[in-house]
Amino acid sequence: MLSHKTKYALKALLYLAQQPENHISKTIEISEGANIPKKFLEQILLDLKRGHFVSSKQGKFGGYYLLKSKEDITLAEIHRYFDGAIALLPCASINFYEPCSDCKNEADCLLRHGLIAIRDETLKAMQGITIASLEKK
Amino acid sequence: MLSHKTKYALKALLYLAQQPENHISKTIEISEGANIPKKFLEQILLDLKRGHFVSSKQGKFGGYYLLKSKEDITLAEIHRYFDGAIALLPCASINFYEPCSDCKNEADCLLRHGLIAIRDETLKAMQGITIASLEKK
DNA sequence: CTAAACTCTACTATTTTTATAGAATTAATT
DNA sequence: AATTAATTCTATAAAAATAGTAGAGTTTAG
Repeated sequence: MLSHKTKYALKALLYLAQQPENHISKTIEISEGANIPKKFLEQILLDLKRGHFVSSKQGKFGGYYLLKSKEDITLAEIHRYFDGAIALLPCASINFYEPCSDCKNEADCLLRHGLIAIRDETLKAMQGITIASLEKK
Repeated sequence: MLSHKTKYALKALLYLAQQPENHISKTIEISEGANIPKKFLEQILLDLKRGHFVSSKQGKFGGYYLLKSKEDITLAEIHRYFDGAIALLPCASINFYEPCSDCKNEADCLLRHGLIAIRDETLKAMQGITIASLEKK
């Protein structure tokens, strides 16, 4: 499951994607437009900025806008950025690999291969979902 | 990601599946064989029993054994039983549906359709993984 | 200089997860 | 009937993650 944070991040990105070209959105507008708690959203937007998904203008009349194009922001990326691994166990993860502490011998682990297969399918599906593709439904 | 509980459940089921026909396994054997904390495993085996995945014999020389055949226990089922929804949000879930509290109008939610597509693919993949299929890798 | 916005650090409350403890019950054997 | 070895049940607790909130600081336009 997605955390609220990831859900809110996706909703915020969608909101920004739907604004006119060169438009700058204030946090309060995104908060009200997408129904996200304002103070929580502030943190999330800063995170999105650190991840180079959005950029901001400070000071009066400042706000946020998409940095990456909406065609290039995938669900897979956002999930990894906020919630981490897409695989069901760290030992089956590409970007967040860690061996299981209870695994006697990873090469003999019967679970791992199945989970890698799931990961491959899920990842492919999640890479196919972009902010732009979500808009078109 | 899977919780430790779900991972341990899968490992315990795999352990049971690998025993000879009509064999009964004590908790301590499963615990040591699959490297799962014994007291935690007790709870998990009771859960698996309540879910009719395994059955048990009480008293001396008692223990656990598979109730469902290993071909009929899927990753999807075990995930749902222990960790709940396979979908990334409750609003996209079949078995654990709940509306999002922050969703103004579910029909207009741009996220939901994408997440349903992911769910369909993930579910199909997870239904294809059984305890028996895991054994054969 | 002031207003309005983002930025940053810290904190807190709640929930979930990951177990552990110990008593009760059941069943086979002696 | 007593003993032993196993499951079963209830309660508890420590740790981690989640979901926020508070408030001061910084930046910029006018």
